[in-house]
Amino acid sequence: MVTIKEVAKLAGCSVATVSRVINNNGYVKAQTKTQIERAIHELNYQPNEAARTLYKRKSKMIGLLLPDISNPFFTLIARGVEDIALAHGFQVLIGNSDNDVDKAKDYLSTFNAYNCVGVIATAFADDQIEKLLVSQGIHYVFVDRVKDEGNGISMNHFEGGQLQARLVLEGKPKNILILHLDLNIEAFKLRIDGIKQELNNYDVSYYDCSAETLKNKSAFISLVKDLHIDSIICSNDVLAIETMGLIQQFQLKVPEDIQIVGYDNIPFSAMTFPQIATIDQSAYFLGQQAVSILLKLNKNCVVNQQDNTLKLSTKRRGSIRFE
Amino acid sequence: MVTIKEVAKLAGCSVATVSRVINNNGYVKAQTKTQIERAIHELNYQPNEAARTLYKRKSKMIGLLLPDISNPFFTLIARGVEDIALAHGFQVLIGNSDNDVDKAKDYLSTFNAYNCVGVIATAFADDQIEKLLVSQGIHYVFVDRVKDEGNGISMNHFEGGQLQARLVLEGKPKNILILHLDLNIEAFKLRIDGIKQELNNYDVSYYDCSAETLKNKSAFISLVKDLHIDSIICSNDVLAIETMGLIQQFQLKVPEDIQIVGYDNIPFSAMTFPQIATIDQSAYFLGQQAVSILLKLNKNCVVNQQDNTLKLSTKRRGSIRFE
DNA sequence: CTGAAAGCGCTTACAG
DNA sequence: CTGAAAGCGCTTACAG
Repeated sequence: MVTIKEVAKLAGCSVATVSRVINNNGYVKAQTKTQIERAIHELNYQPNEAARTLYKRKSKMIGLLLPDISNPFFTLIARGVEDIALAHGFQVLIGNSDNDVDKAKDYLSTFNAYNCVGVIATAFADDQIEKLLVSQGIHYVFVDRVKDEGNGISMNHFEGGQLQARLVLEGKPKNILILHLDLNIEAFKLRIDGIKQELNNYDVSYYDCSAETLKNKSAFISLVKDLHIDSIICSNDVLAIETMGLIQQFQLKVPEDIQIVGYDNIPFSAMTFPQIATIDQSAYFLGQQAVSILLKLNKNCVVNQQDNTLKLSTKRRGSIRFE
Repeated sequence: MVTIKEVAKLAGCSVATVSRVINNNGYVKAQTKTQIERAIHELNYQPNEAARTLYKRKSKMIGLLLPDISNPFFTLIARGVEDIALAHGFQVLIGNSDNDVDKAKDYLSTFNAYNCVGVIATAFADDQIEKLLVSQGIHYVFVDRVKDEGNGISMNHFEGGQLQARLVLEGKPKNILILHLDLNIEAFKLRIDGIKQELNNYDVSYYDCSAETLKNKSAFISLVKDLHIDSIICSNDVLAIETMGLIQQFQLKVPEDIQIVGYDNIPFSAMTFPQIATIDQSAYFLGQQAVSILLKLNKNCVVNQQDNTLKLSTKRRGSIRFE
């Protein structure tokens, strides 16, 4: 490994001067600078980030903690984070929490041990995580912050649920099934609240059941038939796609017999037939935004509140019976 | 930030002794050890990885360079890498190359600057990348190594192509369309070679065209109709899903009118209706395997050749007209 | 079994 | 404009 010492030797100057040109700070005579640059190039020198980090007590890494990168919604966030981090010269250290608080804590400690500039994560129901972050003085941005307080990008899941409900309402539903994932995750819980509040304004029946039900395919289909379900609202697109595949497999037509609504607008939701109607959260943008906020926090800049709320948009697509 | 010095002070010993108990090497009296452990716990001390890295000239990070984590196939690899890395106490630094050699080089340099133990990447057509890695003495594992030489997990794309061809042959095809992604990527090229070699044994016609064609939907459908296409073989599952959605949108039946075969066996390929017949490459396992090999290389262990070839398996599913 | 000291490769006051 | 020196927080010979 080539070190700054060797560069200094070749350029005939001190390491301090080399450091000055690398970091482009302090005065350096033009000629000296040229010599140093030549030496750097000749030796193919690259500064050791560990040494820099040690001195500065901050690396140029961002810790990214997501529940599971396998879900395309989180993948999109990751990609957004990655791209904008790269543009600012930052690297991304990644972790999957699987919604496990202990795993999350471990990753957070590790990110800290590596002197990350900060952490981008999904909000946890359990506020231990946030306390840990605050107590350690780690900068953080929660990408799906629900409340107004604290740093993070807030997404209005309640409103998102209402939008989902309105989408199925266009298709004149009678019996609606709300198919949900883990309700300990506040986002899912809030969406259901929004759905129900909206549905209560109309003369429709609704039922809810856990996605676990899908595991027994025929039992699920029986349930759907017994309840005369004509519309299904899902916690996210992955679940919606899975549900639609299952329904079609049992010869039911989407949207004629049953309409389906998802959430997230992952790319695959637009590739199925019919396409899945959904609520867009602009995940990629969310990831990008999170990095911007984190970087601002790091410079002690004021974070503009209006940048911090993500707008939702409705994607009307073939899986619903709209006019 | 709590340092080893503070721990030593509280425990009433030297930093050397604290270091010994942290790293669990060298003799330490049981009583001293207990005191140190108590101090560590009390102060909630965690070693600074930057300092360790600087001394050891190696961090506990693995650089992972994939074309694009948005493709679920790569996401699965990433998840496999992540999980097994975590189990061994390693972290993952991630990068998306978008198949751009310059971007790849930049990431590789950065991974090196952070003193990563090694790099896991997809093989590049351009051998500059490998040369760079070798010249810098960086350990690496290519996860889709084609040839026998070099470190990496080899996948037989040619054979995979043959398997794809056999899958459509079960459905008595007459006119087959091979829909491919960038042929500069050797994996795709080899699969096509495999497909063609297999098809040549039978009395069928085949055509190939780039996935770009899909962009103009109606032009694509016209092409399909004009050529009387009854089977489509795609470079990967994402493309297969997209193609199937498009075909269905134009009232064509899968598999009755047109059968479709993908590649990768991403989770979504089993969620559509009909499910996409495909070739499984066990991406998650691939990621895990890559980490194992990298860690072995790092200990100068001999890497067992038989661990390095990934077996393919055929997934017969509803998108083909098998009996 | 333990500690003092050197050193990993940088950056930044400080002095000139 | 430039250099000598201190120091970031660790680990590991070395000496005892």
